[in-house]
Amino acid sequence: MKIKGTSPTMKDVAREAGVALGTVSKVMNNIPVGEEYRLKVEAAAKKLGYRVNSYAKGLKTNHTGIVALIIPSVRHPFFGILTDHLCRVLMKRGYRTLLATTESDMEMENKCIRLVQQHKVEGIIALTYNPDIEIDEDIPFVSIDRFYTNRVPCVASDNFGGGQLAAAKLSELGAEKLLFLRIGSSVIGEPDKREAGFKAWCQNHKIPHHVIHLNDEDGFKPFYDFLENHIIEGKPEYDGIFCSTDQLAVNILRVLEQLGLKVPEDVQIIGFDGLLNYIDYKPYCSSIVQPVEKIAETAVEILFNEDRSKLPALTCLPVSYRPGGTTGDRDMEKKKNGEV
Amino acid sequence: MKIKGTSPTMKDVAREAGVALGTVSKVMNNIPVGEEYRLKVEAAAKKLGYRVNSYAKGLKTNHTGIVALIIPSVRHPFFGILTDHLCRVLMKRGYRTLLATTESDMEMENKCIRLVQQHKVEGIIALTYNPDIEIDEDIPFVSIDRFYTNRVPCVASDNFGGGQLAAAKLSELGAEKLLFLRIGSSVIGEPDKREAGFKAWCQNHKIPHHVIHLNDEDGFKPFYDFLENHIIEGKPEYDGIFCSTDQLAVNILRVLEQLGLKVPEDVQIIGFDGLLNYIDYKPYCSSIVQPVEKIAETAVEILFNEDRSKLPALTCLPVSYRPGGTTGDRDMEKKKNGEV
DNA sequence: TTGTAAGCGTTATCAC
DNA sequence: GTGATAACGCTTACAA
Repeated sequence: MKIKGTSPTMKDVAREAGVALGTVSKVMNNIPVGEEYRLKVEAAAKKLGYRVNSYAKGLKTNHTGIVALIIPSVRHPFFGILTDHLCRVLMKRGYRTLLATTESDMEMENKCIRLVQQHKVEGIIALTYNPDIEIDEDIPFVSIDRFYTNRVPCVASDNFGGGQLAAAKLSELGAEKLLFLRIGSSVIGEPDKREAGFKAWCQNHKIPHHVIHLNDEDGFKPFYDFLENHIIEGKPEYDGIFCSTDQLAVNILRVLEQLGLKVPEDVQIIGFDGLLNYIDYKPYCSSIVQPVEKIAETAVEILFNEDRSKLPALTCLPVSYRPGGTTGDRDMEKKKNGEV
Repeated sequence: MKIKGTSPTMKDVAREAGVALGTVSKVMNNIPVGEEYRLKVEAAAKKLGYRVNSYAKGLKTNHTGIVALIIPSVRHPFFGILTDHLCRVLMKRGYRTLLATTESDMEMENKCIRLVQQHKVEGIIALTYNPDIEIDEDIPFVSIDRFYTNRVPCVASDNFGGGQLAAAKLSELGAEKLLFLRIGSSVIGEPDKREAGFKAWCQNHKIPHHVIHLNDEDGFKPFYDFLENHIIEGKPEYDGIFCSTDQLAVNILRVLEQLGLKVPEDVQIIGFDGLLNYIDYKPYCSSIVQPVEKIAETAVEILFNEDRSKLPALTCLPVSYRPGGTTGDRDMEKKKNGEV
């Protein structure tokens, strides 16, 4: 498939306007030029439907106006929202977004990076889980949620702080023994620190706590068994649960139901992400909210930072707590959501 | 911000390999060349970390390998999933996706179209609600969900058929008086036909029915009032509701709760879209399912169709019905979802 | 088969 | 201020 080569060029415009090629170029780039010339050129350009060929321009200037975004998918709401913000922020700065979805496949991730580099993008923002990613040193690169090396700036939520905050909140709301839960294959990125923050807070405050790593095969069984074995007089021994994601939290909610336990009366739960249900824009559960928009803005800002020699290796953005019905602070929640 | 001009060119590779420039070009494009030359060139290219500059290439060939996607956002799950599929299908065909989000702002839509055309994309796939969109005749264009003219091929779900299917299902499941509900500003795209299909089926089958158009200001009040005035002996007169989207359906569910009505015992509800909750991959409600993946595949196929003179102006893809707990067919639903 | 050279549409450097 | 002209990196006849 070829684009019909009929689009007018600067030469055409110059001929039409009866001026020199260079003059047209100047008009197009807002470089001062005699008023009468400018008008002639503008008229000719409009008449011919002229548009600058950004490939020719890019060839000359090495300025393409495109930034690549490499991300597992845009299906998952977190990625979708992040992509949305990034695309908007980039557009505002005069950049277009070249989107590449990888499904977290490492081979795909490297392939995409290679491809977009061919397209002479002016920067790459990537959310990958690839430990040995092939980065070209002389193209600006910002990683999200994944710290590689000091040479590649990384932007992430304050996952450690979020873990601490979750533990603190659960404790503040009356939970006495805390549980941390995560599921899935070993997380190698920043999100790992959620657990670390949680543990640290519990240890510092001498709060009894326990950690369970679920895996995809066994599912929630280990959790179910653990909780069942720790029920005293119909009440669960562990009455505050911090889940590494909202998704896990909501699934845990179902398990607790099966165990005949009430949330938040018997057990309080806090998740992580803070996404809202797209139907009614209500939280899925009480959660540590990631500042998605701020992440997007910061990533772009760092990408375009003038002085790339002195960039922060890791930028952690503050998270916040939002009640969402799975903790004891229901009034606060209703007030915040402005419910009837 | 400029890309460091250090990347090696074909000239560098040619010098390194001790061959002529043209030979390098041939190797890069898999044009037969003496084996020893090929090896020399490949070695030199690898050594220098050479990558073809697709801007120079594009300037020559007018083949950029980029397709633009213009879409309101990727935040909404329907758009996110659609974008995901499109990006994947395009990648499989060797194309990259230039993403532009418009928030359905008409000015933005036209601006984006202008911008991506500058980038010499080889095709545009757009989901817009802009009645007077500025399309360049000589760049392939496919519209999703919005029919413009016979010159612009449009891909959409069979919205009319979906409307019929919803009415038929509700009737089949025992509903005797049907209601159609939609909300928001006048829909100008294909989705309009959901209502038309619904009405047509009801008329053909002599089923009593009613239509309510809600608007954003009054919210669900008119619906609430209508239903309240049509309750006979504690049971709603209208016992089958077709909502133009799942989102509306779920919100209506809440309203019915307030009215003390049971779903699906007192009222059955069918929505439209068929999205799954990202948390547990379960349907939000019984729904007419849009074939999102098929839409993506078809759009790309049409975009790259060899003979663009004989393209279908409108391609309607078949929808299907899926129970989701808001209709009387619960057994079927459980079986389908493979629940415990 | 390999090498050479013209030119794709722009920008930028100069004389004018 | 304006207008030739030489790159930019690559493809592609065409000549060797």
